[in-house]
Amino acid sequence: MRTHELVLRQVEADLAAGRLRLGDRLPGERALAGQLGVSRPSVREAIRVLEAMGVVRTAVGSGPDAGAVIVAEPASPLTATLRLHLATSHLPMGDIVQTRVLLESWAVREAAGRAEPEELAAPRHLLDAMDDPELPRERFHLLDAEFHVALAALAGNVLVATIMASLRDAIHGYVVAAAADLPDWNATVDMLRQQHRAVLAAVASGEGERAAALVADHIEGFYRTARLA
Amino acid sequence: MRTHELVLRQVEADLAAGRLRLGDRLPGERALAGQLGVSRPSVREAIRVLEAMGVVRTAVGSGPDAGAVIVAEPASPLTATLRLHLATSHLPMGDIVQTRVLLESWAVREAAGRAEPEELAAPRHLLDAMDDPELPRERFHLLDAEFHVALAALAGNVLVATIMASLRDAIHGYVVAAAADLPDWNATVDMLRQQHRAVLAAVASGEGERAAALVADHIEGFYRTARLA
DNA sequence: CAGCCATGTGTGGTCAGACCACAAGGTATC
DNA sequence: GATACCTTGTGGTCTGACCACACATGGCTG
Repeated sequence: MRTHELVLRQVEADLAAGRLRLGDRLPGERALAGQLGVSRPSVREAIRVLEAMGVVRTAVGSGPDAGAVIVAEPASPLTATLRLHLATSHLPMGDIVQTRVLLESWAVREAAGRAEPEELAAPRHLLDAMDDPELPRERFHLLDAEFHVALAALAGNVLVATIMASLRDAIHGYVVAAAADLPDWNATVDMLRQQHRAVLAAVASGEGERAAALVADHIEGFYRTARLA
Repeated sequence: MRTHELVLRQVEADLAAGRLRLGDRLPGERALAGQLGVSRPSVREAIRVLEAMGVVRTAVGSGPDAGAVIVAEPASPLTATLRLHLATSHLPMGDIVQTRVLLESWAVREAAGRAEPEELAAPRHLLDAMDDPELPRERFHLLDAEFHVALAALAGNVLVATIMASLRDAIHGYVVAAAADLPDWNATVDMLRQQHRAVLAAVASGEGERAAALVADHIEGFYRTARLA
């Protein structure tokens, strides 16, 4: 067992036992090293891994926000991991698109049956913001991603929403690059806006199957148009 | 930008550009530090992160297997991340089970339509191995996990199979613990065996919907019996 | 000559100690 | 009373050293 893994194991045990909770601060690197009888570099390596997994956030300086704080950000590590493996070309874009379709279809079908009307306000505001004709493309894509994540969140499953957000983030760069080559951006945007509205309306009226079919068409259609999959 | 992030960015760029490929070795820590003009601890922190993301595997000693080698293991980092966030209780077990049901139902439905008969040999052999009445419980659980992953792999989507494997691994400890408390282990195992066979048979005969329903019942039933969700 | 064993060499793993940049909070000054 | 300064504690980085390990090489031994 390498030394930094020992530190990791200790922190994980503290988390599982409730000795460390969300918002708590880890002891300082020097203190932790002393407590566990290891050197500071080993502690630092462990903290880097925790940081990469979205379990802690580090900040320099003093005060309540400084140091290594326990957070819960499972999305960012998933994104980074997917992006890296996408870079190595061992994760086909087609599989990612297919997974998105599968997760989002399920999410809207589920959401149609359980989402309260007031929960629909968040995605609706995003759509309103996307109606702005002056919106830069980059901003449109970001709002688009947010809308899909908000939609997935309606299903009430943290894991699915997290995976969705990660998938969308990981391919964001590819989407922006591909969209730049589209022959008629304005027409594409109008179509996307209509499809978004249609999906949300189906969810609002409780038509789960219809919402699922619409969102699947929407996603597959875009990637086909952008020649990404 | 912290120093180790600079190293990470450099490696990612090399991966994306094809200068680093699967199986290649990173320069030694000292050499890499020299090339990038940073210190060895910074390089090490970056390598720890890459390792945590399943992009490299490190080994000491000499020879072709030593050093930091590029690998593609997206499953292990996902597993570790899920496990850690499960430990912080910010990822409900119910959501994981629900996600498994959703992914596996889709996978078997897909597999029923496309899997070649010879592809079914792998999961079938796992089921044969699980028929051994002398099998220790721990071993049974491992084979069970392998079977579900093999099933998911039949759908031909690397990402879905990877997520499935990670989910199963992340909760493996909880499953083993819960199964130890079951009132009648032998009856449970018999039921699981029958359900597995039924699912595989439905896939083999191309009955996608039936397979999906069976696998959903199988998973939900087990977690209900084990009082995990 | 064939096999074994000691040694060399390069690798990651670990450590100690030092210094820097930064941010908060107390303190002295105006 | 407000402001500027300084103390203090934090992570960030570097240097240099030593250890454990595993393969490669060579010589030694049978």
